[in-house]
Amino acid sequence: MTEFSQLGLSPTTLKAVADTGYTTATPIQEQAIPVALAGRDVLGIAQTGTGKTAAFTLPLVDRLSTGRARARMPRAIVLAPTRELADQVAESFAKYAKGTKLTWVLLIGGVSMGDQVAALNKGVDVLIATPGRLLDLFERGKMMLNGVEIMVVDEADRMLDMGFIPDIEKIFKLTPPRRQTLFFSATMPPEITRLTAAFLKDPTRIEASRPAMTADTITQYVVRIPTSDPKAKRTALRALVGREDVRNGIVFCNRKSEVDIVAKSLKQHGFDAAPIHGDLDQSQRTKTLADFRSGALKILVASDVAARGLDIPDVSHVFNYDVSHHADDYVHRIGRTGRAGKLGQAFMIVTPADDKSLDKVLKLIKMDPQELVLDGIDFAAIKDGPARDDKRSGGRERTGERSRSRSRSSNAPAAEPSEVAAVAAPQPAQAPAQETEAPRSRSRRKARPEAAAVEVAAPAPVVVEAVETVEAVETPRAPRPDRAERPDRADREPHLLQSDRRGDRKAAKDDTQRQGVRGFGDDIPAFLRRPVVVRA
DNA sequence: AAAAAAT
Repeated sequence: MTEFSQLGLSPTTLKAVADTGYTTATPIQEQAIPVALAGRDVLGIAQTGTGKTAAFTLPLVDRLSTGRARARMPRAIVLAPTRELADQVAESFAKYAKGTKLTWVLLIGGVSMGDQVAALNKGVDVLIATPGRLLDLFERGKMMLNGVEIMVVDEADRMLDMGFIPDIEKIFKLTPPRRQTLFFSATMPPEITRLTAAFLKDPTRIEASRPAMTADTITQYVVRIPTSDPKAKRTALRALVGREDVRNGIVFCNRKSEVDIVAKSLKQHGFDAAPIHGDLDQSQRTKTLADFRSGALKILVASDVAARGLDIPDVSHVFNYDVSHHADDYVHRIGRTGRAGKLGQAFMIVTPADDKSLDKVLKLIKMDPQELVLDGIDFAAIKDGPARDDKRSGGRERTGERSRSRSRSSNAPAAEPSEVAAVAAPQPAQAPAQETEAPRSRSRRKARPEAAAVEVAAPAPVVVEAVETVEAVETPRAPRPDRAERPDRADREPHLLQSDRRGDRKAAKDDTQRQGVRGFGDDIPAFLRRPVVVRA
């Protein structure tokens, strides 16, 4: 266990760290901070959630705190793949640059350029940006990049997926060769290796092994349904959400269009749900996320824009409306719950069409999630029924399911304990999940006797066949700091662009609540707490 | 099969 005080950070920076309540550095922080402070390049192979953001923010703050920015001459750049992730980095700066005179600006698309340009004109130390807006502003002559001393690239492999590599390369070339580079990627595909070979100088490679399985704080379930009919899937989803004691949950869909449809459907059925994906207005994205963080919104229906990196502590449920096509995404999605030492539940709706994707997921997580059977839904009837959408129809789907789920919908006082906990009797290794031969009929058969018992106990619309079998991995968890120890938002440097994007009091309060949970040890899934290998 | 990002 390494304390932050051993890493060579200045007293001012250490004070800011102490104010967050954390004392122990994560493996990636422990390795990267001294190297970065020495001015050397870092190649960090690490996932989100390893404490990576602080691993580059702290040395960045420390190294920059002595100088002063000049107009249109930023001294550092942090590049992130999505607007929301860039915003999170900005929040991290707000915490750690507290005792300094450093300024930063968030340069992302979807918001007006006015404030961004004003900040650049005034002179700002750090640009926290998505590549598109940064280049746009550069091409408009709003800043020079030849004064850049440090460049950070976060989630490089995701940038590759998103086609940003040419932009990143362009930005590298606009900065002076003598700059220091801190480069982070979860994986090292050839294209990324090429980039690091071209732009990093004798980097210290720091590696935290990538997740092969999911955290012990997440209980996973598979919910098989016999059809991939969207209406049937929505019915299954509502039954699931309705029967769970959902404090707050994220529903992931594979497509943006599906996100909209599912959010609308949930709303029409009385659930407190809102969509988030990349086609929505940035103001709406920001507001929805803020509402979800503050607890004002219970159910976030999301594309994979929200799968990675987003740090929302204390999400009680993740529902995979679709199975991710990429197994990695599944791990990231369910990683939104079971954070900060809390328990989380993750459900995945699986249709016969999802077999291939499911196989990939199961192979990656190296376990068979418990199978949960939704009873009392006549899927055949839904499929063969009137071809209307579920809105406003008086169809069977609705009468069959809605009335029963209503009492436990997210709008109902969610006082009852989770059904799963109540019903799940330990049912050791013979769980049939991995057999592909007709697992459904077998599950149902086994579920029936319990069904009777459950429905007597509570009027649940579904029957559960569930076992607690998640692999336990030992995780030391730092305690969440007391409310009193968390820094007050008012103490921080004013965030240059926050006023524009979320100036209301509620959002500010929400930000304060987020303090102290981001970026450090209490939030690290067990599977990420593996030894770190350093090669000079 | 998709999503993400400058407009």
